[in-house]
Amino acid sequence: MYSQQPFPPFAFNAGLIQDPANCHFGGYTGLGHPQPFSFAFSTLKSENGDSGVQGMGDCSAPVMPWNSMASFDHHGQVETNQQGNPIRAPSPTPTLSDSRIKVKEEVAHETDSGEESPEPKYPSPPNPSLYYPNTWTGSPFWQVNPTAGNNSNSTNPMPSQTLVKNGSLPGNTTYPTPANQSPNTPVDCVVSSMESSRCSSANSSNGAINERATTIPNGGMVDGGQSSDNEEEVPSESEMEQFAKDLKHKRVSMGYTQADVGYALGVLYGKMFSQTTICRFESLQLSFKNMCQLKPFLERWLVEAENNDNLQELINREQVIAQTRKRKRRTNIENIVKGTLESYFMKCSKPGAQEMVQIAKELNMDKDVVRVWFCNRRQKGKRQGMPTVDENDGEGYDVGQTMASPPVGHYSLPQVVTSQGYMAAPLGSTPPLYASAFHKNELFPQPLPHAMPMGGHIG
DNA sequence: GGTATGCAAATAAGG
DNA sequence: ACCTTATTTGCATAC
Repeated sequence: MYSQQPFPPFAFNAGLIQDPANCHFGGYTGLGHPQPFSFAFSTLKSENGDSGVQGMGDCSAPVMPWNSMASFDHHGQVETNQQGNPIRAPSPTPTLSDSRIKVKEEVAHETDSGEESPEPKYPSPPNPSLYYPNTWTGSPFWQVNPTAGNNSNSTNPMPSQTLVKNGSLPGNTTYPTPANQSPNTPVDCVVSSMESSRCSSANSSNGAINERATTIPNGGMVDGGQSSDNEEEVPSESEMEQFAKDLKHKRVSMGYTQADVGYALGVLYGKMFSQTTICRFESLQLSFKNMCQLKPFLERWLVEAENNDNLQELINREQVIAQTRKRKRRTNIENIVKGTLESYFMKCSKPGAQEMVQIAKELNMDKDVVRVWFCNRRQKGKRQGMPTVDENDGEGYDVGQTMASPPVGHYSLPQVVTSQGYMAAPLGSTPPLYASAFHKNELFPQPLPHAMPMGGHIG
């Protein structure tokens, strides 16, 4: 249901069942620092990154997408190249046939239905030459209970202890193919929960069989494949995994950073991505569908980068930022403002349009930002199973009254610390429905201005 | 300084 | 126009 909602506790092979109540292996500990993941698989620390750590940590999980190996390489399982840069280690290839099927459907819909979205989410890279040999024939690496949504418990293999041992592989940068690996290599989806969105589109799919091949725009061959066709199948997970490895390897070899790649995509295709996104692509931490969407651009980038020594010169970052960013810049809402919003939320989780406008005005925010904030806040509340005050909707909601609380923009000690660690300004006598530890920087709220695009760039 | 991760803002899609 | 739900994406920051 909620893809970012915590999954049910995991039952690891070893019989360990993660008790949500003990979710403090990582993630936020209240001290503001993600703590190392440490239990039986101590070295997994971050290999699991989103998956294990986060999921275990705060039960807000991560992103363990379609690929159970996602992010395993980050710390323990790192191969390095000549420059000492980490190269992703080989991993067994989990295969999720149904995720592919679903992706096929979805991508097909997006591509051949010609959804005349005036502004396609992913513009096709120029000169697409398609190549996705679809040779997937494997069986799922881990069992996904088709009826239980994501992440079945008992069938999820344990994280591989063998994989995390040395943190390195024999010294070159060739990657064993999945075929070279033991099918039993138990690595896996220590996925966790809340952020499973990055996993969900793949894992949650089930059943619907649709083997129809679909076309994905592609930037051309990477790695000497034989492309002749303009039609291309959705890549298999192993292909995707391999591509991610190749991408990372080649990128590092050529001396580009993840950020460089993200910017370059903006230059080449008018669609810029953050370092984070590139990082997640490389570590397979995006949903399979998302990976499929980004892959063509990255393939194209690879071709460009390999053929153009001066690629970087083409990139004027500021220009790129100014010209290619379509997604609204993420707004940075000051903690104190979040606290105030939180206070409003406590009184009424679903303010009406007028109230929304009023709040926006009071907080000097864009109305849409306020609206989205409430949407996301409600969503978060549901994910966390927190009670809301819907019953108060519209009633007893008085912006004027709430504004009687310390005016935003004044320095003041926190009155209420919410689950987010935001300081919720006191609103009348309504107590918060929940409160928890605050985060590190919240004791001394910053003055407003309250909300502005992060990074200070113009969106 | 580059990369990985937590959290949540923004967006998509379907009511 | 706005909701819910699912998903994508990126800022801030830890590593």
